Amino acid sequence: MKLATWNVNSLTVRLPQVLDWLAANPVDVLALQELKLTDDKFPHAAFAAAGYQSVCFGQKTYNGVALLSRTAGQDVVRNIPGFSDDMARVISATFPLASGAIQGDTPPGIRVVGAYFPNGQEPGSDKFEYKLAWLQGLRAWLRSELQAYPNLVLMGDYNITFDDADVWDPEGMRDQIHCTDEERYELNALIALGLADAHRLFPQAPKSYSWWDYRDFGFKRNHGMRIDHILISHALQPLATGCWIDKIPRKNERPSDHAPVVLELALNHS
DNA sequence: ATGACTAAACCTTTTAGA
Repeated sequence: MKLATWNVNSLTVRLPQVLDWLAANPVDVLALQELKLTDDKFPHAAFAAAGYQSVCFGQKTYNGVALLSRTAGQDVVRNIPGFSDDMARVISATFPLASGAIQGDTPPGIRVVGAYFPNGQEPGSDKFEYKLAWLQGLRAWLRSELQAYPNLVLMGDYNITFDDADVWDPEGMRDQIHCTDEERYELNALIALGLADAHRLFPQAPKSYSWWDYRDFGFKRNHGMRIDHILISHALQPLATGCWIDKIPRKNERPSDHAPVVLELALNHS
């Protein structure tokens, strides 16, 4: 079973690239962020023709998330229960597994949470305060979600780096957005709930990033940051067999500024 | 140089992203 996440920076612009990527990478579940379109404009038919069901949570101009999947997601939830938010940032669903795929799993299936974390713009700004409040809301909800769904994957654009290894210019980015102690505290608090950063469970090339600035030849110079993450619950950790960043789509004409991140699990999708 | 590039909308200029 493979799951992936990709911030596409406008699904309207990137739809052909998403379809091309799925054809070459037929993952079981793909979480998308920054759709930048309303639900009535979501291309369900184009994905269905490619063999994918889709659930979306969009809004005009900004944000917007979706889950594409081979089989229908169950118990779809939009945004963070218990945290009032007028931005479309989170969509969750359960994907069933073949019976007995995980010893004693109750309920059977994997809970997938796809999320577009707030950017925060600048430390100290109102948007930064909103980011911290959102992170606390996410954490409070995830604590109970993990109890209800021991097999859980939280993936998306976190807009936070774990540490200097995730940043091309750690000195230049010190205490800047995506790299502040406050943001990293919240990211580690998610880990402390019982999650692991799938990327670091496996050997990775140094200077592995998931986002590169469009400006100043950021991708060509590998001036990037690792801000797109896949966190997996402890129950899933023994089943993880690989996690990688696919830089190929970043080489496309008119690419998203983010690359997809893929997780492979030794599981059969039902 | 509060810049560079990309996208959307209040669209020839502003806002936001990261």
